[in-house]
Amino acid sequence: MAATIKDVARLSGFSVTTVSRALNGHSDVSEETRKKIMEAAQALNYVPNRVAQQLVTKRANAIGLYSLDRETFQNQFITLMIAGMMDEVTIHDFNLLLFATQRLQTAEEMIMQCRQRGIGGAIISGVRLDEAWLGDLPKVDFPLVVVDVPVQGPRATYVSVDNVLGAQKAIDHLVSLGHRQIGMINGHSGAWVSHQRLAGYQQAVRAHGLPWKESYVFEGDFSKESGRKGAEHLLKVNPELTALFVASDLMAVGALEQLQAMGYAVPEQISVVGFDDQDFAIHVSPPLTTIRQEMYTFGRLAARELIQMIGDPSYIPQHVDLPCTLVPRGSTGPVGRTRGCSS
Amino acid sequence: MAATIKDVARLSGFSVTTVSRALNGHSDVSEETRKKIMEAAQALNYVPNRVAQQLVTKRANAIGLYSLDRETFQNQFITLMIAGMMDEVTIHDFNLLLFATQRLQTAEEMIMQCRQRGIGGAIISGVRLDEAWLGDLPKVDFPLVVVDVPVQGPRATYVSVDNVLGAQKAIDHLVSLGHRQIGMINGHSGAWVSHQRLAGYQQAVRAHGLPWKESYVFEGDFSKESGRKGAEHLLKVNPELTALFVASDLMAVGALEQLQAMGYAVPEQISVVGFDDQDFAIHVSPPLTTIRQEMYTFGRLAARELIQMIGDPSYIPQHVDLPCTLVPRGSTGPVGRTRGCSS
DNA sequence: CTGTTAGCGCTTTCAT
DNA sequence: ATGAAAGCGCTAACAG
Repeated sequence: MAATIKDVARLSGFSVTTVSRALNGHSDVSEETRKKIMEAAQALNYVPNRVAQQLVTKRANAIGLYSLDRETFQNQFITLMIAGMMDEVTIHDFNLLLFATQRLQTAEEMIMQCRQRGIGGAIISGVRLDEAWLGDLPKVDFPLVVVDVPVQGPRATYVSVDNVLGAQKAIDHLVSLGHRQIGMINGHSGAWVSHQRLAGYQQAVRAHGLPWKESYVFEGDFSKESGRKGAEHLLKVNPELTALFVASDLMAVGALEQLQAMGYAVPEQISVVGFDDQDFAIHVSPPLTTIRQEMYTFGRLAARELIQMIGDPSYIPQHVDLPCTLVPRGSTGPVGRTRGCSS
Repeated sequence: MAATIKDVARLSGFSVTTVSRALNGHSDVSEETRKKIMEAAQALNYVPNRVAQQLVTKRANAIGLYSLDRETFQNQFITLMIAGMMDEVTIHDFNLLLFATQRLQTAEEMIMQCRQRGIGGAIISGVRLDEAWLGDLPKVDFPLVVVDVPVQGPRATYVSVDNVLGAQKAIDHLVSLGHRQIGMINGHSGAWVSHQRLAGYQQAVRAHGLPWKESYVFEGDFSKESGRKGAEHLLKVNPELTALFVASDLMAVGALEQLQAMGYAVPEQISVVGFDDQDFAIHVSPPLTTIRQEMYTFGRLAARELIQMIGDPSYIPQHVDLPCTLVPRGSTGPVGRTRGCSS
């Protein structure tokens, strides 16, 4: 069907070897020969067969993306990350493969799957801290970039935003608006980011000398429903709260709805800050103040780091720490206004 | 590094051929031999090298996804579709590759890219009607499934929901609530679905004998901003309108905001129906009544059809027409209520 | 039932 | 500077 290197050799009158070298830009081919070969290749519309190349070179110009968490996958979060990965991968003439594996049994299993398919490295997203094989990741002899879980090894690293700082920015913002009683709805403890965001919240609370109780923190699970529950619980137990820092936009929307259902005006009586800056954050009412993560950049840098590792076995992988920024919108406002007209 | 078929042959004491046959489940291998070979393979932790397999069999256990439209890519729409594709692909032990190509020059170019990488077929999403190479797609000798553009050929087909029916459902719903003056904000004409949704709207309007003018239809571009403009324009020109059918959720949200900014109460004064049922549709206020597309199923069926085509060259590809359903929410209500208190 | 031989399309020593 | 030969890991006739 498609032209092979043999066809090019035949047409140009050179050997397969020389054609290969010419096409791959080796220096030991005369300019004239190269030109002729190029022409022949052009005429035949020749493109090298990557599969054959791969078999002999063992070079794996492909990376895999494992998305272990179906819920997280189904939001814009991952879409932007994929877009970033695609763009970066394209630059390096790599391929991007997607894997659906809901649950990885072992790290070995994944690496096997990759090796078998000529994949040089993988990005893993949605890993929970309680995953049994998590501890194996750093030791593994296969280029790995993990999303949002700190993994460091000779061939493994991770990307994340500075979640501690993000949480602090949220609290700083609220404090600057005069809030002092600030509750938090966190994600589940299986996510590393939950711990980080909590740490940031606590540090900021302490730094500002705010009053604080154990009961100011509610552990949700990133679902909208848990945001709802969190808001209800927190305000029932701590009616003095004037602001809520919520560890994800989806939960924040749940909280927003619950607060409004309870008759609180947002932001007049309660301010809410989310995390992520997802698609819908700007569409809810009031528009959600949130901490924005640059997911596109996230994807690009994750891919870049991985490709770097694949290309250079001696390269020491670097943890990528992205900035995150506060996006002030309508769900936060100065403390202490009077009650607005709800409904 | 990894064990090859030769290692298995050596350990088991059989020839490479026999090992290959045993492992591939051919019938001409004695049970005893197979057992021994299996054991040896197990012991060596052997997994066949797909790249080598591919080179010789020319079997391409992989499909590609081309997402030509970056905007569409960045929403939940495509994420769910990808999730569906991943699941389907996994069942068939295929791989899924993603391509970022923003703009394809020719169909040939794409096919070349695929063939070169051992990809047996592709799903193409985000094709505009004015794409020059669109007409080539049906003729192409490469399995293709196009999303939301009617393409039919011996090796090409498409998946879509019945957009005409979807639009009709939207109008029927509004009519059942008593609306008779119904405007429409459409997407841009580069999208096939725009034409279909318009057709459905017009048919329904005619079927119900509703009053209609040219000026009842506004051509947007699927952006939120165009939804805003559409709402403003339509109601300025046609103040008698009591409902708007909007060809995408994003535009619908824009329309919602604009209407509210103009002092209209939704749904008390104006009802709005969107299309897609995206993530945020349920989060806006009021929650958006919309026409739901089952994108996960969409992805699964697209992949299934494609894999079918790849596996059987004589298979005549079938157009997949998915149902779409009306999801009634808060943005639609009976016509003719008095003006509510807008904030 | 099993092994021998060839070859997929390409790169890479090693000669010349 | 160019070519012959070998081989990547695997499958597929074709014999026996």
